Amino acid sequence: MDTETPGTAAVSADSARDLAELFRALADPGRIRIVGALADGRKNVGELAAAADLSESAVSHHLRGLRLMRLVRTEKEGRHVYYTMDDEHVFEIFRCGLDHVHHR
Amino acid sequence: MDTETPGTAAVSADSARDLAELFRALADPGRIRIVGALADGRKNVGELAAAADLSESAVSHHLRGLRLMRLVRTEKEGRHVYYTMDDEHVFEIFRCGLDHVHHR
DNA sequence: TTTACATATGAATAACTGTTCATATGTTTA
DNA sequence: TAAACATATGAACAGTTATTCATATGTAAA
Repeated sequence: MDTETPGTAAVSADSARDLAELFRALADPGRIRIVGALADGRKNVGELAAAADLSESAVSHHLRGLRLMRLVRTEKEGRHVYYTMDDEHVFEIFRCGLDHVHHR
Repeated sequence: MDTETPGTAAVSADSARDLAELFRALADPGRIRIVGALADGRKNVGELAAAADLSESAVSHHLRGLRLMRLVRTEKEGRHVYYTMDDEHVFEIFRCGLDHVHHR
């Protein structure tokens, strides 16, 4: 037995890494506003840039990260790319946090 | 009217900042393990260092941040300092995330 | 009252993150 | 076809973060 479980159930190193990564995905004001905008339905990069008050390049970089984590999904339409939230549970954590920030 | 609300309810810049800060508090594997250990009841710095597999100094630095955000509370006892979670809602968000990481 | 212990903290540093800028690709419009 | 548009991406840079190390403070034990 290793040093990982000192008595009662602790968070394993692996779970801790995964969970931290998940929270990190939401740990930026720009990404919060992007996800908040997507709460309202699918949006393209330009619309998200306007909603988050960021350059389209910055938004595109953020979306790349969210895409790699499979938190969002894309639909190409002509020269636009529409983004949609693709992880209901993360979306729920987001709403949960938003509640917290609003009610106090 | 400013550029902040493009149609439906968006996340304000202020809420986005606060919410990102909240998620950032949990966006580190060490802090995740610290909070996970505190789920089990109050712990002193040495116990938390063992649980999180970090130096006591590193843990102390993390605890300072959590303290400043009023996410944890302290009780001095002799030469030990015991830490307790002090924000039930953040704790709930933590558990919510942990569920997500475990069930899949 | 020394000595060891538990915790806190500042400084230094290495790694990471978010933004901008330049540029590339593919699509529509003129 | 040429020009404008929408998006993506790599490089560079500035700012932030997590850790370690040295050190300080206060408490308990010898």
